[in-house]
Amino acid sequence: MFKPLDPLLHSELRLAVMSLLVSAETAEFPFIKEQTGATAGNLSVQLDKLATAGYITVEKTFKGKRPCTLCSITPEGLKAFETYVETLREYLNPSAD
Amino acid sequence: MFKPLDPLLHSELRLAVMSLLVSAETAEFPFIKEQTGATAGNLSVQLDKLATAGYITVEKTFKGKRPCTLCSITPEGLKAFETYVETLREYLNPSAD
DNA sequence: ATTGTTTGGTTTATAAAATAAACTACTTTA
DNA sequence: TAAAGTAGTTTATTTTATAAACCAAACAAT
Repeated sequence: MFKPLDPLLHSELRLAVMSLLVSAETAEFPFIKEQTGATAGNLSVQLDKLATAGYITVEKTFKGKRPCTLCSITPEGLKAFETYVETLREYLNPSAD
Repeated sequence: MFKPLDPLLHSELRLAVMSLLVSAETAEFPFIKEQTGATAGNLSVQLDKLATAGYITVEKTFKGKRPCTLCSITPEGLKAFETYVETLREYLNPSAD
């Protein structure tokens, strides 16, 4: 009855990251950190997991002399996000099943 | 920007349980077990957590000679569920914020 | 009547995940 | 050049989820 929820997306911080990236094209590490309220360490770990899964790409560039980490969602990531949302709706909307 | 998600509800199994109870008045342990596909041990633990939080009541009765564990959602549980759903929508629907 | 099997769970142990604390490296400012 | 800020990573700790092992009563068969 209840389809399993993608465990990679069923995490507050990773879901927030994906949510940002869905509507942002690309986003810098500090921006994501600020928007989500996450600590740098936690964010670093969770971005790694999303990148390892192929849901996002993490590109290390420079902005002048300073390092700049750019994140963006991949097509697979977008698909996974949409699937997750669809699956979750069955949990959230118990009347309509 | 992202409001925190109630950690008690942001769990696949506990959310499924709450989803069932929202539309069920009461439900027996074996029914919940079957509907969610959970193991008895896991379900027992998660029901305890929901009960300790006051989100559900767990009543131990008998059905003839056999024990029968009845669960139902409390008003606070229903409110928490609704709040969770509202909060989550902001993560799921990035365009409309 | 005692032996095995099913039902209905709980308790405990293990695996996985989230999170924070500590650390690295480089840059800018005083 | 010393201190402080930026941009992160690595590692350690805590929490959580999950499964495995267990318990007790009831029923079923021998």
